[in-house]
Amino acid sequence: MSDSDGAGEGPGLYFRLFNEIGIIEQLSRAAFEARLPDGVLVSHFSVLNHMMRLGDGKTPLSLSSAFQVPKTTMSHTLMLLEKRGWIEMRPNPEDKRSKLVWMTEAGRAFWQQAIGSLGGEMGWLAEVFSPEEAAALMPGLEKLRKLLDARRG
Amino acid sequence: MSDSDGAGEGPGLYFRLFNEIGIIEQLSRAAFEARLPDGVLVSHFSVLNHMMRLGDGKTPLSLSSAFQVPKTTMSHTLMLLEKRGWIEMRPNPEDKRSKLVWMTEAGRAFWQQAIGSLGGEMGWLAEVFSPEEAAALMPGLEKLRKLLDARRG
DNA sequence: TGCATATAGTACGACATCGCACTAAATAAT
DNA sequence: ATTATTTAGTGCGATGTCGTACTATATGCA
Repeated sequence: MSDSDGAGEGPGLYFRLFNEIGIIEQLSRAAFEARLPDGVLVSHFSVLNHMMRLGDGKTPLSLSSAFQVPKTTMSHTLMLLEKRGWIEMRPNPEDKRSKLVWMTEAGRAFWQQAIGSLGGEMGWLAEVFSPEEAAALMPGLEKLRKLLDARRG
Repeated sequence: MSDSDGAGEGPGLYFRLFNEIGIIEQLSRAAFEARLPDGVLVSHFSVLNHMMRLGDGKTPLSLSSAFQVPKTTMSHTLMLLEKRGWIEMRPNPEDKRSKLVWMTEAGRAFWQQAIGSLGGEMGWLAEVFSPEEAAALMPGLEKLRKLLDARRG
């Protein structure tokens, strides 16, 4: 939870930075989820999107690492995705402890439809916040993310 | 939940932007909460911080609006803060439906101690991510936040 | 080979967040 | 003035996230 008031410098600068980031995360998540079918959260879609972009057949643990959430959280998300028939969990032939996550045809179809739906939101945003403005933020955010990630260990 | 992989442009640019923001929120929240006493969440501290900076004696609803969370969420947070003795809820003399939230001496003391503790985290960050870099991100993030906020209605 | 340790995944419980429904009080409409 | 509507706050249930503990398998080491 983050407030949206300003003011302050010095150490307060970093507070405000994380405040802004926190509130943007909150608002963007709500906006995205309003575009997704009922009961489908950004966390669900993000996993599908990850697999569509980088390929499926990964282990749950590698996914939890990619999203930097506890493995129990990823396990829960995958269970929901499997219930909806969007993914399949198959045994990992190389490690009997492990499983591999594969997208189903239904999952791919849902992803495509969701991308279209979310594209509407993106279109609106692009008109008031240009791709150049968005791109300008990326290097700083990536650096910040990598620093926090590295410290986490 | 957001992944941390890169690549892509066009509409994908905005996906990546919100991905980065989502993961930074996740990591920074975890880092902050590691610095707070057990069971104290950033959402709790943020409310105290808000009142210290902008004054107390506000209504729960105005706080929920400032943080843009549902009023039930703010109600829950305030209940916890009151249980810890950091705030007091008094009746609003101007509106018998309403209450006003005041910080206690214990609340102010806790805030001061927490600020010191969080300052340590900030100090580390400032050495690898300069105030100039942080400041450079602010205008874009503020604009993005305001746009999302305005659209929300 | 045999044992200690590390790793993948799950079960379970704690809790924060949120939506919906409800009560009480204020405000608007007639 | 009376009634309808809006607003402030709470109660309650659903669910996502996360920490701890556990099982099964894999790996390191003697």
